[in-house]
Amino acid sequence: MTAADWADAALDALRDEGSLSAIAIEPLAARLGATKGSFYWHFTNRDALIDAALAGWEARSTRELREAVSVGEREPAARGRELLRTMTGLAHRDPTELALLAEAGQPRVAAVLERVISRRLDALTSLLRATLSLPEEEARQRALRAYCDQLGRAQLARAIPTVLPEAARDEETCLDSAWRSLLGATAGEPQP
Amino acid sequence: MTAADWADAALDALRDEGSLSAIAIEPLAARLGATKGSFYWHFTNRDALIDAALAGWEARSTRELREAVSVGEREPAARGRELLRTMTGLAHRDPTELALLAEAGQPRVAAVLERVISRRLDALTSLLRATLSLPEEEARQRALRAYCDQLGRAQLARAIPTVLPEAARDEETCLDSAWRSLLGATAGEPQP
DNA sequence: ATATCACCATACGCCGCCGCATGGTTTTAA
DNA sequence: TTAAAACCATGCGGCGGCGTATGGTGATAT
Repeated sequence: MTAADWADAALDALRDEGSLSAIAIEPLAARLGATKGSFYWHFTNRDALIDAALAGWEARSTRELREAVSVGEREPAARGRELLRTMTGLAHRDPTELALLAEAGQPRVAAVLERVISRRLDALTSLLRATLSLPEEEARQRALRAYCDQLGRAQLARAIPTVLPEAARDEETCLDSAWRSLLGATAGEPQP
Repeated sequence: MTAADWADAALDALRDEGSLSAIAIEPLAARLGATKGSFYWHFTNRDALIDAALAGWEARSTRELREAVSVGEREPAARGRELLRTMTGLAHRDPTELALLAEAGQPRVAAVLERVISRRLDALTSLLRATLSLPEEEARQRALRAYCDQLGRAQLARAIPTVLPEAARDEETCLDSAWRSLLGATAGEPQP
């Protein structure tokens, strides 16, 4: 039983329950088959556990972004889609991110999200500049729009799936649409 | 001291604290200068209060949407912008909506949001059909995209304002941009 | 004038969680 | 082999919140 185990369990609870209040020592101890005595050996208090969990999540997100960027893919469009998938697909696949966003009132959470999201937007912006030779500002605007769109979609898809038509719930469809709109298309038919 | 007072206070707490757990009888009683005795006279339990607060919010949102739609404005663009402002500006101005979205794990919350958001998307879709003579599907897609974009923006603006450039934090700028993108523009310069 | 009703105050028991204190057990090291 | 260190179990006190019981007002009706 190590500190990392506790942090992982905390992240699991956050993902499953969708709220920071799910990170509570006694329930976690039960889930882990451990006791509070163990916990308070590895951490000074509950806040320290939350910090550790947040740090773990930030490290994972950062690594995944780095991997997506450094993929040795020739086709720029493929790289773009891969980056977009990593940035936004996380929200679609992994509730943790939405849970954190919901808890962003907490300054610690906000700080982590701020770093992670900034890095993502920077990456997408620079890829757009390189791929489409867009000027900085235009690239940033498009990146931001695409990201916000995907963020809102993920939120709706998770919270109130019924307001989304069938197609809009599929991640690949969303990615297609997002990437096309990044390229400057307006929203039309699928283009092979 | 009436039941509506309690429900309003509950909504205030939800807005200020940003979480359903802020709707707690004892703190509310303190805030109102009342006591739990009063509360349990008007409501059977805490859940009933939450239901009342949600119903109040839904009624308000529905009314505001109806007013925005029935505005006797000749210019269709103005009506569109007004509708958009009502739909999304709420998220910008009033944290309540984002708090609810964050709490949509709760089925009651999800049900309310589902109704409110469906109505908004329907309204925007039909306005787009009427104004731009778009086919149903295309109109729905555009409406959904604009709404998700604004939703994500509102979320970011509230949770992590620093990732947004200055301009993207201004509601009017966002509305301009959203409306233009609804019309089919790609994201370019302001057009008078 | 008194009985009833709407309405509010106070006090209590309960539960879930935090944090600490204390004592036990296993591992490491000399 | 024994002392220290790392690690874990258990129990307690406290806090904040829920729900209830019970008693107290003032108004209204008869």
